Amino acid sequence: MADSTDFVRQAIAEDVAAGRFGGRVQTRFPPEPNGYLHIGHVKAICINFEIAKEHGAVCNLRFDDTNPTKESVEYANAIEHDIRWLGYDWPKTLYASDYFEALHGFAIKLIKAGKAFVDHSSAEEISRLRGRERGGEDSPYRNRSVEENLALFEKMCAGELAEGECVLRAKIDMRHPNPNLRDPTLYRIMKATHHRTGDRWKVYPMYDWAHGQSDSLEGVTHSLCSLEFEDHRPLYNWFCEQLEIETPRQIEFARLNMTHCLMSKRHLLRLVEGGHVKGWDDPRMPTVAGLRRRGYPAEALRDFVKRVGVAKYNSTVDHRLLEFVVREVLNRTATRRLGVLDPLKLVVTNYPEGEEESFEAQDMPGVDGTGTRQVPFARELWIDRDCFAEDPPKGWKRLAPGWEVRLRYACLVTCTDVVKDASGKVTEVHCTWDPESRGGATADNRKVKGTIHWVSAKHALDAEVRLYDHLFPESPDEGEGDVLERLNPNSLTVVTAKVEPSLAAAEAGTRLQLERVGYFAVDPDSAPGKLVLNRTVTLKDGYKPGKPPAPPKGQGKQKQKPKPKPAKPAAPTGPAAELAFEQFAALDLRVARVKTAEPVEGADRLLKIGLELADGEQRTVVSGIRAYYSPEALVGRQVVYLANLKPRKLRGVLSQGMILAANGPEGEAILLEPERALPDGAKVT
RNA sequence: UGCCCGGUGGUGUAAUUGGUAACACAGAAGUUUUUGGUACUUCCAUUUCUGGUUCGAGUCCAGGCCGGGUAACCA
Repeated sequence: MADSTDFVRQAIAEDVAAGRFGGRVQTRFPPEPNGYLHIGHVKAICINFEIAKEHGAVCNLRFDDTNPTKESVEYANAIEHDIRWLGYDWPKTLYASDYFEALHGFAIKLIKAGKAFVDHSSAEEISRLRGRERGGEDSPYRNRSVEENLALFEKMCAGELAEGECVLRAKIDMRHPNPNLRDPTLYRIMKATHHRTGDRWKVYPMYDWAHGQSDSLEGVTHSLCSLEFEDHRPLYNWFCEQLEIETPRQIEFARLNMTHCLMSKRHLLRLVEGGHVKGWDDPRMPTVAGLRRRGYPAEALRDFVKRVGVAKYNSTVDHRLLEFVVREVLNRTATRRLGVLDPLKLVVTNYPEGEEESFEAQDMPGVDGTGTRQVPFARELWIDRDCFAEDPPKGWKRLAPGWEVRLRYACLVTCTDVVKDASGKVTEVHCTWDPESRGGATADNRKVKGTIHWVSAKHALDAEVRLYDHLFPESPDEGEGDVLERLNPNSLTVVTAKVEPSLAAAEAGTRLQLERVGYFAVDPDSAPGKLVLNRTVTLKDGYKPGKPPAPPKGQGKQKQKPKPKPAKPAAPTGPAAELAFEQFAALDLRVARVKTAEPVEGADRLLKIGLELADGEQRTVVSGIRAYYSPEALVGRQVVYLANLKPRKLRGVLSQGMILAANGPEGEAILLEPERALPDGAKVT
């Protein structure tokens, strides 16, 4: 998997190999500072920064700040912070507004070349004249003289004309099949204060007019963007060509979609403004700020993007892939602690009242050289309510009346009694402990039903724990009406948990695992004496309550198998498969003798087989029959060998042709053998 | 509707550019385990359809079907 790359990387590698752009590579991430970054942006960020890194090249952050009415420094600062948090850095923050002067010069150049004009048509009129499916019509102002256009444009720039009075347009082709080339607008009059250039400009460039030239001016070689800009590429190229500046190569890829997620700025804004979440950094939000607060490590986000890949197909990634990468990072980085979310009192009846001791617990069990801590133990403990069952189902591996379980890191306890309230709800579980089992193991090494987590009632800390669920169903866009009607009303549950005292001084941002429960991050709302945890993600749960523990195997719906495969040739699905009889003549089939056979490293289905055809030369063939034939059973045997195949590499081994085999009734491969006794090297017909 | 772009398992990406459909996630089964976690093993695909070219097609050609983008004085 390491040796295949996506189409963007391939295209760039080809350009480098061809010496295009002088063999240079430079990318950029060009957000508009009008909102917060979300997981979809993370994809674009990683692609641009990682590709640059792979080529030892620069990737700049450049703000596409061409519309002062929508943009602000607050957004810009948040964006910079998020990208740095993701682990990327860049030499200098750039702005499209840095190029306003240059763009102005470019416009004059275009006007002088007769390729731009000032249009006094209204927005509606321009839209109408642009036409729909068929081509449009020329604007009545299209044939103004260069001098008049120049004068008018200077008036626009000087603020002498009113907003909306006119625009500067390129003069391309109103009948062009691509509507983007039907005299696109370059500048509109906007008397707004820009967050960087102040009141210097009364006109602001449109995206198309600013983007390509900005790329070109700062030396970008590959302008990577999302699919919806595909139709803009001809315009991007046209501008650079007309202005006689280097034309960077724009390559488009699909943006990220994820199940249970709404990614558009508009919807995210509605969630915030409608009070459906607590803010842009609400841990349920797919924003970088939200994911960070939730406890998702930056490393996991980067890995996620790597695993998602880059393509042009409009896909939707399963949210569970994100959870997987988060768990993977957290599993090896988050220290373990004990805590219960739904406390149920457990009394160790044979433990002396008022006494206490402590047990050593590992911070990273299974990892040598990591720390330990002491966890206090006493007569009264808290366990999680779902670790006890009065009437345990089959396969239950936790506590139940009469059962013995291990308290993690502590000892073995046996349930002797249950206390209930008037409604029948269990309020206390009584156990006895085995003092010989201190540390969790006994001399007789007896097996117990399972291991559960606990915390000493007297020593436990209260913690506010926020449990999160998806904001939306799997496919929020499917269904009638407003998507907000599909908001999950239970996306946030707050509980008061009991956690071990070592968490008292945990700092905001700390990530930990509550053993057997999940991964958590200390929320910035925490204060001394007030611990607030966000559940980042649950542990993968192998326990399926609904499932019978020992499913009657064999039949059932899972294997709608016994569909007999047609006995078509297996291993070489190519040439020998279903050939007309006479076509056999074209195949160079030979009898060959196996001289050597050995497994191919790193491929558990492949064998590397050395063949001899009596011509003194040895041929090597790689065949996927390892599951059915041992190397020993093959050596010395005659096989049918297809000699006139183009050699190809399999797992790093050059395979010269293939050995013929057929599918057996179970789908296994059966090697074909010459029917009659033939000498090695003989042609099979 | 015009133009543009796509279509490989439940999901996402591969396939040395025409030569065993691979990797990961999810799901299922099992082994190990002081976390029902981790680790490990196994299973899970008529490559959208129909024709064509070819010894050989996921890959090339033609047509169909389906999906997405776009038609701003937004980016």
